[in-house]
Amino acid sequence: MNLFADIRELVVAELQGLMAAGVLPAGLDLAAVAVEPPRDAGHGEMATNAAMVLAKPAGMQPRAIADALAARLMADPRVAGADVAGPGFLNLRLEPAAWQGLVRAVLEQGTAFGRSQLGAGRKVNVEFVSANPTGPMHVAHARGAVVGDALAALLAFAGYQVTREYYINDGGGQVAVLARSAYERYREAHGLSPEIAEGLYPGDYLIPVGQALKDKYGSSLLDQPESVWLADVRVFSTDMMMAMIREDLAALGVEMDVYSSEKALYGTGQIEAALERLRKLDLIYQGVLEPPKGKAPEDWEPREQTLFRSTAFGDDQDRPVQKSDGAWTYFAPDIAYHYNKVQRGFDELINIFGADHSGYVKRLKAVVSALSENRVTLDIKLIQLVKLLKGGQIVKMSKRAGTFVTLRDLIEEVGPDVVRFVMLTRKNDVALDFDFDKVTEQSKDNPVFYVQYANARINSILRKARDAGLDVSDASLSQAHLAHLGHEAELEVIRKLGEWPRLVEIAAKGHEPHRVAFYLYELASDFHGLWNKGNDDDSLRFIQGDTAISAAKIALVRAVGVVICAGLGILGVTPVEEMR
RNA sequence: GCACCCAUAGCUCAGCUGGAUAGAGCGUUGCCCUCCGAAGGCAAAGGUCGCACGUUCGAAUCGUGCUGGGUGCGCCA
Repeated sequence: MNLFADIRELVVAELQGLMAAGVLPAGLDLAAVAVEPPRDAGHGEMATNAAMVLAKPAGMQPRAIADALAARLMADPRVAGADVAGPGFLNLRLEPAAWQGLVRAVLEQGTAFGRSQLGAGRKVNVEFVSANPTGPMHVAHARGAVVGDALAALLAFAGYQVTREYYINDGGGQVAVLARSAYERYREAHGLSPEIAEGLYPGDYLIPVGQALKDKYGSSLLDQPESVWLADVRVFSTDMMMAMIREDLAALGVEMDVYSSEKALYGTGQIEAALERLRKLDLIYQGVLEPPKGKAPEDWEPREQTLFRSTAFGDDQDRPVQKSDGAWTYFAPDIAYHYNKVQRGFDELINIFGADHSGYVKRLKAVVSALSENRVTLDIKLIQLVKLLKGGQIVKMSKRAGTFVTLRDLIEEVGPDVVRFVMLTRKNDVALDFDFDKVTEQSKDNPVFYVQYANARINSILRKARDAGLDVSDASLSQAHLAHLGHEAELEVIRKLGEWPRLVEIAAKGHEPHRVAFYLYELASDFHGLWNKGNDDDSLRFIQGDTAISAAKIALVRAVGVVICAGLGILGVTPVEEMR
């Protein structure tokens, strides 16, 4: 049940009635007509811009349209008032019964309340994390992991068919570096001193890999040339790294549907096939790039390479798919990978990337639209940095200094729920401060706590009500006489609940899961406010002498709890029953 | 040099894709506990939405040009 959508349908129907009656010219486009909560509560409960957006195409005064529309809307039993205001807004007030029915809908539908058919079953692929399989996940990956996972959940809630996918970069040079690093640990496991040369990965996490290599291969790889062991060790160690990354993801509550391998694309002809297709579109050619402007590298030599014509899509440079030695660049298998996603029948692709990949956006979008003949859209969400703060100090992270904070460290310190919620308290394209002191603080300043506290308080009230002899099952509460929820303060909270289905669609359309976190904070705030009004006005307390009245009020409390749980469910945060 | 992102209250940030008098939290000031959890709530003060043009009934939001900050820029991924 989406009351805003229902009322918009009503408005559209009445506008069509006005067209049929000849009051408005026929054939007006009603797509821009919106029904929204007004910014200022003083302007009624819902507002429509219909008169203003139609004034020009209809060649009429906004006022005249609004008056005619208002008269027709008033005939609907849900509408209690329709006033023309401002430049031509039509402000609507609904009968309390319409709002009260919303509480019943929440209790009947449970956490399915707010589900939408917006996606209409369209297939969406969300590719996220895709951390290189060369070490454990660290905080920078955590934000992308959380945003991707929450976005996937949000889209599923909004009626899309969602696939969560991880692209394993196991084809490039860095996994060879991993293999060489692991080999040194393998030597170490045999009591030899490892030679961790410049450029190798020094992390301790490779010591168990060396041990495992020893367990599997014994001493057979010792004193052998790289050509003998490299391929095997590379597979072995990337598998171990991926196992570790999967554990990290599981600790964060993220479960992928598909793991795709870059390496698996090599030697299958898929890269060649994708490039051939682009070549037919005249998007692949042999050429020589200009040297980068501004800085003139001394070692620049013009070389002929295989290039992708991304300048045709607004990029500032064509991009090489082959290195000067003929090997593929990272871009080539990525083209094949995205072609593969297109061929798997996805209608929309979403990639969650770190902000350092911003230069990569145009060429990838170009590839997807070219390879799908504009059928498939690719949206790339760039995730900005996370700045860690502890005791007011920035925690400097450096792999070399060994001071980088792993995802596991973070989860062990504050728990997965806090990590997930905090990572969603900013939109993706803004840098985020993760303050260890703040996120565990129990105050309104900490949104995680504040929302959890609302839920805990709701559970506390339900317990008290049960102790007072009330049947607090949803089945029973949904039968409560909700006309008792007539106080303005109560209706205000109900209106907030009414925004939930609308918010789900807005957030899903914009691929903006952070909106859910902000909504929950607002809902929690409204609820705490209502709770406190009971201190001044006894009639607003939830548990009353009259059982019927109590049941109605508890129904509202429970409905708020249901929506909070639904929202937290999308964010992947476990609702707490009790604060400790 | 070029591309992308960001700029909103003293601080940290929202702002529903162009709507009405721009909103929260922190901080400041003043109130509210015999009470369903005060781990809260109410109220006040605080703004040239970086700057300048433009688009239109209407701009924080769209366009162009600046300013400041971040990120990236062939043979890394």
